Amino acid sequence: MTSAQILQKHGIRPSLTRVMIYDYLREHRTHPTADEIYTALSPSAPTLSKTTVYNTMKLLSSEGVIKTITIEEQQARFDACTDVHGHFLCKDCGNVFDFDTDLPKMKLPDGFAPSVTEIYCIGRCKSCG
Amino acid sequence: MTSAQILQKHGIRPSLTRVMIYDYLREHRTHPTADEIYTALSPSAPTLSKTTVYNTMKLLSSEGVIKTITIEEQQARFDACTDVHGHFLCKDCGNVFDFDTDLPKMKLPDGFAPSVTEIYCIGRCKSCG
DNA sequence: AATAACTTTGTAACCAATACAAATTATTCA
DNA sequence: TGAATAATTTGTATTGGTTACAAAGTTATT
Repeated sequence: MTSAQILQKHGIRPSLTRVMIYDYLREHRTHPTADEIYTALSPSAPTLSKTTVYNTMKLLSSEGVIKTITIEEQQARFDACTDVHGHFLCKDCGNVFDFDTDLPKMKLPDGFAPSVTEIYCIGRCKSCG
Repeated sequence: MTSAQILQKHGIRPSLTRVMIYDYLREHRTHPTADEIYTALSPSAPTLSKTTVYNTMKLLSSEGVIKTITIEEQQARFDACTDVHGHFLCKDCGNVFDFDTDLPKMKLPDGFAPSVTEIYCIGRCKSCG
């Protein structure tokens, strides 16, 4: 399915800018920050504003099109894959890796309905020993 | 076990300031921010600096005495309970609730060793419907 | 075309967190 | 004991990710 179609399915008007940003996130599974997305797209879209990237990430995230990863204190990262999976932050190299996992058996009290569930690990990746 | 003993067991010198801050966190299970800790302790410790609160949280967190909760983009929260449990952020009232859970079955690639695992949920709490 | 609604942009501001160096307190050992 | 050293605490200044806001631009509606 195209990015435009996915956006439409979520009730988001697929403007050129939004499609471009969402496309980038779908094609780059490195969990980029808003700034990284902005820097990567700037050359081909010189009038792009960083505020637009932030606005778009916020919109897509609130509509469940993407996931906002808050595993780091300093800045948010984004992920176009919304399937259940975990994120591993290497505290040495700073990279964020995906890993397979199922959801834990959560005993949420009655009346607590999560719309988002995240599983984060922090440690050292293979390369960093 | 006293806060001083716990700090000592982790190789942290239990200064009065550190014990006071850690005591506060152990006694207030509301997942306070650094600013909330500072504001709460200021009246009884007028010379306390916010930098000291940040320094102490960073030290205790890096030594595994407390957990840093990054469920919110805006600011970090802290938890004196390091047992396995989940955190539920209500996007309406902003409160963070504990809930019981086991660890999921994570398929981490060889060589990936997590020192911290966090399970976050975001949604609406019982009071906020 | 005219109007309204939405989207994008740029600047300025916000604020949690950190850097840094001075001041204070605790420890060492001659 | 008491200087010398180490560790801790403090306050100020800065950083940097994010947001507020209003103007400019674009798209849809009539």
